[in-house]
Formats: sequence, C-alpha cells, structure tokens
Amino acid sequence: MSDEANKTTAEDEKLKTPSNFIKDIINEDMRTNKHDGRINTRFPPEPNGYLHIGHAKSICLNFGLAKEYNGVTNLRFDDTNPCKEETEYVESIKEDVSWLGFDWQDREFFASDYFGQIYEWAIKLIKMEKAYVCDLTADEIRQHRGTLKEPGMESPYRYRPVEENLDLFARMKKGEFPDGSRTLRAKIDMASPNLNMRDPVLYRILHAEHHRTGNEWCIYPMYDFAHGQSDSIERITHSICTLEFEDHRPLYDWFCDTLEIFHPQQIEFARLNITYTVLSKRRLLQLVQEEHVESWDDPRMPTISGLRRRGYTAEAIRNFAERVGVSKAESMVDLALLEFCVRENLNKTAHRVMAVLNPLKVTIVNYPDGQEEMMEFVNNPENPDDGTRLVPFAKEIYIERTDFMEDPPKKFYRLSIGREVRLRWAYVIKCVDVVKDPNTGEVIELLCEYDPLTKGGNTPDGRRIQGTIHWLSVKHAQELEVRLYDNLFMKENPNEVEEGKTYLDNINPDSLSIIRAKVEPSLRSAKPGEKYQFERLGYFCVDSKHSKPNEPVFNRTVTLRDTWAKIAAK
RNA sequence: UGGGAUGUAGCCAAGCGGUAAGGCAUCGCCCUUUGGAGGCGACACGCGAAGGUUCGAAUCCUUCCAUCCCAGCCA
Repeated sequence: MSDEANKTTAEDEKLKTPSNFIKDIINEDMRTNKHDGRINTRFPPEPNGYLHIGHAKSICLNFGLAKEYNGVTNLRFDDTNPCKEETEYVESIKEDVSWLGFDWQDREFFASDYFGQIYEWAIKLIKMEKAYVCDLTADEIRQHRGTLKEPGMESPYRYRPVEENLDLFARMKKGEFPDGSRTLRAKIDMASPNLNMRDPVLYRILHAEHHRTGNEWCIYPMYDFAHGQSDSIERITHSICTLEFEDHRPLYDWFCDTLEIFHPQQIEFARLNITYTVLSKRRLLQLVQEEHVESWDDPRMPTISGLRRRGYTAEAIRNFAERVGVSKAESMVDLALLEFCVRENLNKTAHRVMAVLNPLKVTIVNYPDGQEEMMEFVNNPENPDDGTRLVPFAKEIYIERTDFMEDPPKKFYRLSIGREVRLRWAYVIKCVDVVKDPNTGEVIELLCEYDPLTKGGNTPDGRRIQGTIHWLSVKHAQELEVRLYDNLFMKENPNEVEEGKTYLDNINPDSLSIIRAKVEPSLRSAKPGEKYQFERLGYFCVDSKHSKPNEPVFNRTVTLRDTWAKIAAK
C-alpha cells in the first residue's frame, strides 16, 4: 500500500472516531494488554429521578466506547439509598436507555444485588482493624471531621476491639438500634487533606423500605462503599464518572486495594451543561414537584423523556453527544448545537406539511366561486421516494399573517399591496386590496388575483417570483391545538443569580404558549410521536400525552433556521 | 503553600517538541417553488500570563493569575 493510501485511511479513521483522553487511556491499556484486551464499561444511574441529556452524554460515552473496543456495557442501578429511590424511576431509566438505542442485553444489575457481599467486605475490614462502629451523632461526626484547612479529630470509638465492632455491627444489621445512632466507619486518616479519607462512613442505619430488598436490610452502604465494589464484582475495566468524584478516587482505590479485590480504573470527565437549561436531578425534581412544569416528560424539560415528547430523535441526541466531545474542562455547550442536531436529522426524514399558526384570510377575487382543485405537494424534497400528496385549493385561503405587510421594509419579499408572491405548489397571486376592521384599522382580509397560468407555482413566462409562502384552503383547513415552546429559562446560565434570588427566578414565564392553528386535512389523523415539518415554520411532533384520536396536539420541536428574522432584526 | 482539577476563537474541542484539525455560532457569495436545505469562502500572526530550556514550544521547566470541586449518616 502506498504512503498516500495509508494516510487517507488513517485520516478517515480519525474522522469516524474523534479522539479523547479516555480513548487514550484505553488505547494504552489495549497496547499493554491490561485486561487481556477486555473492555467492560457501565452506566450506573441512581433510580431517584428521570434521565436527562447529561446522562445521555454518559450513556453514549459508555456504550460507545464498549462498542468501539468490542466490549460490553452494564446497566447498573446504584440503589443504596432507599429513601430516594423508586421503581418508577428504574422503569423510566430502562425505557430511556433503550430508546436512545443502546442494549445492555442481560447485564442489568443493581447495587442492592450486592448488599450481602458488601456486608461481608465490611466485616472483613473490621477484622483487619480497618473499620469500626462509631457512636457519634451526625453532628459530632461533622465536628470531628475538621475543616478544609484543619485536620479532623479521631472518634473516641476509633479503637474499639474487633469483637465489639463485630458484635455491634451485627446488631446494627439486626435492627437493634435506631436510625442515626451508629455508623460503621473506615479507619483511614483523620488528618488527610482529602476529607473523603477522614474515616468515611461506610454504613448507616436506615429503617426504610427499599424498592427491591423491601425490609430485608436496615443498614445501607454509602456510595463510596458500594460503587467501587459493584464495579469490582462486575469486573468493570473502566469506571467512568463525572469530575466531582475525582476526590473520591483515592478512597475508591483504597477499598479495592485493602479488600484485595479486582481493581477497575475510575476515570472522570466533565459533565454536560447547556445554555438556557438546568441539568441536575435535584433541580429537575424541584421543577416537577413545585409544578413549574407539567411532569418529568414535559416537552420543556431537558430530560430524555421530555426531549422525546418534544420531538427530538435518538439519533439527534447521539449526534449531539458525539459533537460535544469528552474532556475534563468544565463547559457550557450552546443550545444552538443541540437544535442544529435535531434540525439536521429531521430535515432528512420529516414530511413537509402546511400549517398556519396565525391566519389571515385571503380571497382570490378572480378565482371561480365554488371551484376546488387538488394541488400536488412534494412530501419531502430531501427524499423524492417519499412521494407526493394532494392538497385542496379554493377561492378562500389562509396565509400567515406575518407574510403580509402593508408597509414592507427593504428585502421583504412576501406579500404587500401590488406585489406578487407564490403560494407553495399552487398559484402566483398578487395582492390588489386589503379589507380593514373599521374600528381598529387592523387588516382582516386580503383581496388577491391569481394567475391561472402559474398552476403548481410554475411561471411559464420565466418571471422570477422571490417569495413563496404557505397557505390553506379556508373550507378544508382543520383547527388543531399547537404548543409552541421557548426556553424554560431566560438566562444562558440559569444558576447565575443575584443576591437573594434562585434559579427559579430565571424561569421564562412565556416558555409555553398554546394556540389553535389551521392545518391541512391530512393532519387530523396524525398519530402520537409522528414528526412533521410545518413548512417555513419548524418541526412539530404529535404529543403523546394530550392528543386524542382525531384530535392530535402538536408540539413545536424547534423552529426552522430563520434568516429573515436576522435581517428584520437589523 | 489545605487537597483535587481545569484554562486553545463567541461556544465546544483536536493537538502529546517540527510551526494552530473539526463542529456549532457568526459574516459574505452561489443556488433554491421552504428567507428551509445544499454548495463555496471568511473566521486564533495565536494557545490564561510572564519568564526559561531548545535550531524550533500550545506541547518541556519555573513562577504567577483565573475558574471549578470537596467539610451529607446523598449519589
């Protein structure tokens, strides 16, 4: 093979799989045959909320890496806190991961599956004199922990004999003690500059019903004492998490080393942030609970289910995840990139249809009364195989109110008195007069003439028509509900607030507007989940919650890119 | 001098001692029966700053600056 060919191949390869620091690590591991070339990642959500687009980035990363290196990915629910976790959440998480296009096959696990083993490991640590039962209250533990700059103090219970620890821990498990009365702690270093190493709590007493283990346990392991061990049990090779766990890595390593168990490598990357939205489960939960939005899957929510209902496709989200990249630099990605990704995807697949959001009636004065014609529309110019359909035309039509201006500015090439415009796939019309409301002066109707020679929108005389607008026959138009969405937050970074305010003060009061719009007849029977482009307006998706048979409700996924809006704004 | 991390364009992000990829956004032009889509082009004399090493530095060294994370019996 020539050098030239080699070079091209290498470059193609690079384009397909953008490099990132995690791949660098894996490549090195592959080179040294670290796990016999085996790659096993995992996606470990806590079932305490719905997945959002930040999780999608992690899902795409974990499943994507495994796929690329011929490995596998486990879905593991990190369910060590029964107070916050619910079965509803595990169901939604499974649905969302599948919908995104990933398959964990039979590798569905729960940290709670390992409670027995984790308990045994706790006993092992006690026997090694590396763990002890502590009777300090939560408050006292905090006081003993010291501060960021000062070392902590050892617990008075730190040197309890092994036998006493064993006995107490067994009785904790049996339920002899009330919540919060005792904990099991690791014996590490109260003077460590890393607070996570200052005798972290391993187990706490929680008489709470667990969504899977019920009342079998009343002591539950903390994240730090469950996560790495779960990774280890599953023989995860690369345990990818977000930056805030960087400080936990020494602890993660300490447990694996001390327990002498399989030692996965924890790797941290920067979580996703997107402008004009919040991406934390705590905040999303608050938005739901305080009813700032309808539900977790409200189309304004950045949740996977919200985006799905809004009309986003899994492919668009996957492309987005790839485009934002993976690094350790904290960042705030422009919402415009996400929107670009849906448009890019929907442009190729969505059928074009006519809808008029804000109708203005037009009477074509020289069109025969009572006459109707069927006009042939191209379903998708991006894909001729999608064919054509027939749409009725008549003397009275609706056009978009914004497509007419009495006193048009320069470069406005839509309708105005004396000007011509093309009705998409129909006729060229010229506005000859307007009818105004005698009281308000508002234009309520346009009187136009059509050119019978321009059927289909063609101009046999070769005359150039600048503007093409969408329209609907008054008689045939259907009126349906359309929901227009705007950003849920008014600020690029909703978390940036003045003294005394919270991100909730940045909520956009106009993030949802519900209107009745005119649509072409075929849309009456549109089914939930179906996606369309309303020509010149945007992409719309039939809502899965509010639609009824023959009464679909449309959600605007995203507007079309609007060059005119930019010109008009100048 | 608590500890841990990060600074490359408006926003992301490659780059791994050989002279700044790519995407989004933006701005031009072309094309167009969607002011959509598409095509072409422009867009860092510069890599947080200052010194140093080197024939050569975004890459190595030193110092400084900025930002983020950590004091849950949350994950």
